[in-house]
Amino acid sequence: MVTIKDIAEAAGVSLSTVDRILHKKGRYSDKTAEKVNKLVKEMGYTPNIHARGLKKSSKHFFSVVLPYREQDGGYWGQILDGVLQSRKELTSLGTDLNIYQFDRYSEKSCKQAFEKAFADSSIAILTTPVRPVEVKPLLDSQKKPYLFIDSDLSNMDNKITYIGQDSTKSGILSAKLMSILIKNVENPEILIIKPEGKHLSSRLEGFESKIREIFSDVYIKTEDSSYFLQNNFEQLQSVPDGIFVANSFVYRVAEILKEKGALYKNIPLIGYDIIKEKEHLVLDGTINFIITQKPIEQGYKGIITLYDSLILKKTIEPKIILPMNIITDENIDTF
Amino acid sequence: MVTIKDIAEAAGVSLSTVDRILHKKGRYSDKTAEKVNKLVKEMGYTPNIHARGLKKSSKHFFSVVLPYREQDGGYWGQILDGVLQSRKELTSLGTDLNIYQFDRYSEKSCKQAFEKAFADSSIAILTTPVRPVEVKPLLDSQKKPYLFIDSDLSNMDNKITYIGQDSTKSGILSAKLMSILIKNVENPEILIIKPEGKHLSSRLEGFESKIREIFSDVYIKTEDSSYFLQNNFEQLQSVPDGIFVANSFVYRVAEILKEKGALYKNIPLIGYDIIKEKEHLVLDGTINFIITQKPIEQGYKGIITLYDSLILKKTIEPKIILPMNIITDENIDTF
DNA sequence: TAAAATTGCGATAACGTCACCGCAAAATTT
DNA sequence: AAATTTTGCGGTGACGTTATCGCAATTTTA
Repeated sequence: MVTIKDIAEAAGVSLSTVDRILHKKGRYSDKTAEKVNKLVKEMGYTPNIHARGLKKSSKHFFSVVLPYREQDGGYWGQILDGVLQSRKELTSLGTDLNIYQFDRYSEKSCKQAFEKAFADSSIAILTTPVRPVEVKPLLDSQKKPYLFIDSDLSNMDNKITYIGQDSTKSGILSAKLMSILIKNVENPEILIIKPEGKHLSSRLEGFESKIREIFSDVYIKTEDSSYFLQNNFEQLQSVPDGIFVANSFVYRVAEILKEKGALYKNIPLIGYDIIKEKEHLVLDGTINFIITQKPIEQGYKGIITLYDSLILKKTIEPKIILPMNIITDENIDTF
Repeated sequence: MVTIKDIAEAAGVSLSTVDRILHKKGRYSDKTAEKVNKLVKEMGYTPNIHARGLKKSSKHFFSVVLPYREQDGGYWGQILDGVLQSRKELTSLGTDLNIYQFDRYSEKSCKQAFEKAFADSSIAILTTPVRPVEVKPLLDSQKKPYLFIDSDLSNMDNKITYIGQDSTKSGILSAKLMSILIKNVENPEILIIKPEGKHLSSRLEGFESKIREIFSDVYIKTEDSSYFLQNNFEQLQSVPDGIFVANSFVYRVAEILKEKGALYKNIPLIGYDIIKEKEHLVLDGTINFIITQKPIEQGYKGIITLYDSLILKKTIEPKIILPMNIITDENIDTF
């Protein structure tokens, strides 16, 4: 390990001089700066993160505003697990989190959570625009920087970055997989099941446009998920050739299909997100493909990125796109 | 942050006493120990990793023994990149790496690399049994612990763990995907292209057994990859319904198929590993699916696991199975 | 009962970084 | 030429942990 002291000795100056030059702070001559910088390169000096970490113990806070753990089939719980994992690493770096959760189906609950995050001592917010209609004006009306995970909104001022999937592409990927599953069907009939809210609309758009591109003769029917919860597919005139569900509601759909017997159970079915307790619906082939974006990784990376951006002052890409994982019966256990 | 100092003040003893009790080292009375331990729990003391890291500067070395970067289509280069990434984090923790590379097609080169790793001051080795026949006795004949990545050998004494895929399962996954691609074909004819060496045999076994399970009427033909390099598919009596290549040789196969025109180009083709420069063969659909195990992650995780095991004395799982990623035209750019 | 050994503890000095203070020498202004 | 400002540096101390040393008080042995 080359230290500042080594550099100082080699350059024939004191520790503090080297330090000032390294941080471009305080007073020093261009001549010594040049000499020191050269030695820094030659000797391969890298700052010792421990010594640095030891110095800083100024307390910084980030706020985390997310839906309740169990909503969307535990999806937010997984994101939170990633967040908590990063918290462990950050506490010893003098940074901690304030976590606020809300009911994603309640405007009031959502607003309250954000108000708390705005008011507290945090310097930035990690959140997700599951309720875009309220979240956008709320965030616009204040000045704390924030980072979106899971889904994105464009044209927002203080947004640090977005971490998650490219939603349109993930819809396209689903369409591609669907096309393989129903390859030889003529005039295929595809049922798209739409989740509540608008934040997943680009998944639907991506899916629909790609599937129309591949099958010019496709017939697409779109239904709200709430509709299916009420009447268990009873109203369907015909058995579709494939079903696409834009979120984890796919597991509920799978259960319903299974109940209705083999004719329905074997319909190609594609959806989103892994839910551990319902893995059997993938393993038994009711769900053919699941697309996932590793929620744990999203939560983890989100907080680390906030730290990199605000504390370490690193430059952050305006979008951080995570891999789209294709899950099927034979690889679900490795995720 | 609760520090040792805080505990010491609360307990009315000195820093050193608390330290001795925490480390169960040196002399102290049971009475003070009890008091201190209680306070440690109550006040939630956790050691500051930076202060700790700063103290220790004992140098440890790990050796890394891997094939040359460019072999197997740059696959080992990617693993090495992961290794180098982890090195950055470890140098400031007082640990460094000795890296030895060898020609995976030369027994002599391989042996020499291992001998160097055995002789140096390292405390453990990260390697891969690409040449199992030589590697097994070599490792058995010495006492340094080692960690396998990429592929595994069983019944080895000083093995810390294996990090990589479950090869059999990855073969099964490929078979599953193949079965979707050729769903409606009667008496399908599948061509399996075998890479050199035996270390991928379980991939082949997994594939073959699963494909036979799904298609009882399948006809499977197995050929060595070297054979194809020589005669570009000329000897094939018929056009197969699907081709499975157990490693990155799939890209070469794709190129040959493309040259031979549409009839061959459209044969369902499944293989392994992402090679950036040849991504277009996936994007244009010549290769339908690629299975990958994120080589960068393997290299990174391998070194970190060595550190966890040997320096931090954590207990390590006997096998660390990484996710099997399914890559196709629509998601290759996100990896 | 004095000498020796043991026990319980405190003081101190690193590890590398970095912020603060302050001293000279040089440059600029009176 | 004296007074003032600016410039270039060096010294020092703190962050929390931990290893080493050494000093008293207590206990054991002579």
